[in-house]
Amino acid sequence: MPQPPAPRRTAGRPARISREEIIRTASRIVSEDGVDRLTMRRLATEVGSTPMALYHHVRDKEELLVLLLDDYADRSLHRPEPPPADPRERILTAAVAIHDVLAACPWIVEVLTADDLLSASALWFVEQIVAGLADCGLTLEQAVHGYRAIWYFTAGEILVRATSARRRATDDRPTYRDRVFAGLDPAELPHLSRIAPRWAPLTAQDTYEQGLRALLDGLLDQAPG
Amino acid sequence: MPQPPAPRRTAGRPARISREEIIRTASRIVSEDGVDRLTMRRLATEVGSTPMALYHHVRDKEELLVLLLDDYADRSLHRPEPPPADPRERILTAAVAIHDVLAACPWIVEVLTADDLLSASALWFVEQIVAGLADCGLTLEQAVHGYRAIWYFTAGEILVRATSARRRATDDRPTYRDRVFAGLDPAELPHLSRIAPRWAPLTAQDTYEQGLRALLDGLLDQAPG
DNA sequence: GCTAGTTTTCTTACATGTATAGAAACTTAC
DNA sequence: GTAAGTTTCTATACATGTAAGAAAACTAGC
Repeated sequence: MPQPPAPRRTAGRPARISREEIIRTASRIVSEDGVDRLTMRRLATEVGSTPMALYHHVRDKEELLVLLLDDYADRSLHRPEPPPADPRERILTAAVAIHDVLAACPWIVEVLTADDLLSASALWFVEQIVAGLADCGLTLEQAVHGYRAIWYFTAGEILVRATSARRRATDDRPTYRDRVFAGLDPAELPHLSRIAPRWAPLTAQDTYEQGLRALLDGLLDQAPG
Repeated sequence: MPQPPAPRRTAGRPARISREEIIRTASRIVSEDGVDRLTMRRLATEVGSTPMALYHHVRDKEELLVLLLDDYADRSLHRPEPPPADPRERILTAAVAIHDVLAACPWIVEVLTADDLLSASALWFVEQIVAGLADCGLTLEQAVHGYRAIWYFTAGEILVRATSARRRATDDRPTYRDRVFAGLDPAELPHLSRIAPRWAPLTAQDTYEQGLRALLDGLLDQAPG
């Protein structure tokens, strides 16, 4: 049983492709042809390798997409100059910035359920939100929970909205939702029945910032002072 | 060109399988062996048919999963008896009920991004929320937007949480998040660095209801009175 | 040089969702 | 009865993610 003697530099076959090259090429494919055209086979040929070789650099396709999103966020998120003086406005600005960048990312649905947002530049915005909540009188624990609430709200808004947009794009039939809302029983569901004709346009409105302000108001009420 | 003469009953080859039978069988497979074992081929053989025959009853596998979720929600959602007298409590009760049932559904991630929740029994809860918000003084439009904010928050919480739980279950390596939080720069991100050691347990806590109350407080502040 | 060990790459194979084309089984009109 | 039309089902085929294992290309120790 030979001892594995701590290799000083690099043992083994030298790598011909790198994670960075994979991400760079995948990013180009996505921006040129859309996320649907990003296949492991095509990516492999475009980096001059074979599909299975990619799997030594990314765990699976989902991890690749998360890395792509981080890369995208790093390039798209720009810090506000100067940051607002009021901590409440700093929080709102940071959350809206994250929201707008993610909502503009067409392949977001495949990825966003995967994990927190953790790119280097995104973390700065997280810091702004946590710090702003703390500056408003919340404890650090409360601030973390508050940030998570904002993140849940943001991710949910983006996902629900992106999915229904995609569904409309790939299907011109009336949606299941439309059919359900057309057949509501006014006796059982009076409010829904009354608003049913306006449900689609109402829920198509962008109310992210309005909801975010409400959530933030409620979170700040938790502060002792 | 023969006129298609309005068929009185049913023309064409009679169906051997029904949408109901498909959903029933799929539901059994999922409850017995998990959602990963639900394949169109297996489902087809278990209903005594072929894979492509299923596609005359459901558009694709995603729609099948949405139908499964609706079926599950219909069987799992129970109305509170009696409903709380206070409208604010009615809203909270309804939202928490939806949340808890969905969060307990293991295959939720595959489906929840698909659409609103529209099963018959779920709609009753939506009605409760919209009605409660209206009773608290919001206009009907504001109430719909308020419901949507609650839905975004709820869906986001469930999705983010379910995904990270699944990731922990299928992978024992330290997560990407752990590695990022271990290497934060205290000068750049002071609050995050300070809370980093406690980030994992803090974000593992169930704070759904707490966040929901904050959001609801903020939404009700929008009421004119 | 040679051997063992390590890391990366390549080959092959399989399970899966589903597109496509056409056959089968019915109803209606004649 | 036959023919046309309609709906459902079947057979075949393909693109995709990726598991399994062998092969390749290196380093370290002799």
